[in-house]
Amino acid sequence: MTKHYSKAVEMSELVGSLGWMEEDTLSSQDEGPAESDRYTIDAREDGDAGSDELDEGEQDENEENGAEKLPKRRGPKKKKMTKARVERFQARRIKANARERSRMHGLNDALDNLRRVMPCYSKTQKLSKIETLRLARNYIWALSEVLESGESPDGRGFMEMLCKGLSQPTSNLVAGCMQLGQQPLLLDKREEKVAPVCVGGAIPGHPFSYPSPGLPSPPYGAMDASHLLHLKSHSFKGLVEHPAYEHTSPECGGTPPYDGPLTPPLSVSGNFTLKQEPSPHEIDKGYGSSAPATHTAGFVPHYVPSAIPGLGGPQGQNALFQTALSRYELPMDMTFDSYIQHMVGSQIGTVFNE
DNA sequence: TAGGCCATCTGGTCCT
DNA sequence: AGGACCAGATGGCCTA
Repeated sequence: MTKHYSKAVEMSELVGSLGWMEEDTLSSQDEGPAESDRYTIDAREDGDAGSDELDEGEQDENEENGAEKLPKRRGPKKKKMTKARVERFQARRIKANARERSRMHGLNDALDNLRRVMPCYSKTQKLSKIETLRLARNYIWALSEVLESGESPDGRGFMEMLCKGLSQPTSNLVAGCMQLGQQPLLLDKREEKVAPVCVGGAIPGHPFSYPSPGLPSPPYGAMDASHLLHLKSHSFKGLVEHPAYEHTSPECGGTPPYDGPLTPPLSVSGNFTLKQEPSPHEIDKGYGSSAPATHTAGFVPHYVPSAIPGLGGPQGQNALFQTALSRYELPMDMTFDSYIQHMVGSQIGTVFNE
């Protein structure tokens, strides 16, 4: 149960106990909908068709205060809110609130599922609702373009399509995923035979791609083509059903079946952070080290370094980072931030900083 | 502290 | 009548 939820229930009960539908308590409420709104329900419930001359709040006040200076209202007298009617209304309202809550939870779950199949997904760096929808739109658009052209996408162009209309932080996040998410499974030598759709992974010929098979992924940030696998049975068949996309290929770095959290946390500023332990809240929701319950067939989540045998934990991540520095002949004392800046910062910045 | 994002409550409308 | 859906209002949390 969320904090919000419990608080809401508490508030709901509080409002109920206040009995704000009672006429003599209406003017004392200083929160919630405008009083006129509250009376709208009242009037409808009472079938009070002749109550439009005055604001009903005023009417009640007038009646109660015996305001004889104002003309008496015409039309049928408003029905008294009996205790039974108040309770009926409250019960109905509480039920409706619960339904609405669960409806919104369902909507959020669906949105979460959508986040999981986006090109970049992070539990700790969740895209906002609007950004998720925008990215989804762009993603569909970009994939459609790939399908129509039948050519392997240009990395930068693809990224630009993905980031169209996104906020700067989200663009940075996507760019980070695209550039740092090199997966060994995409580096199989066989990729030379068929141009793969390297969405988020190595883009052949792309200047920022990680070129050599067997090179471990950069320590943090993962984005693979697994999110394309669910298209296998559809029009993407020819492109995606390439052996290079076998996600458990041992010769591709021995990436094991998914057994951990999804894409590691990425900071919106492009400075990648260390993987963190799942929060108690996340554990509660099944976000721990095991595969989430919402795992659906056909969708293979992103791998993280910790999922690679022998390379789990901060030490393994550090080892990967050291390997990357060595591979690119960079100073071994280079900080991770500098590394990111070196690899993507300046180039990506020129693309997205307008 | 302002602004963004979010969850919730609420009343209105439409549909079954 | 009751449920689903929607949009406005509100307040909390977080971050720049």
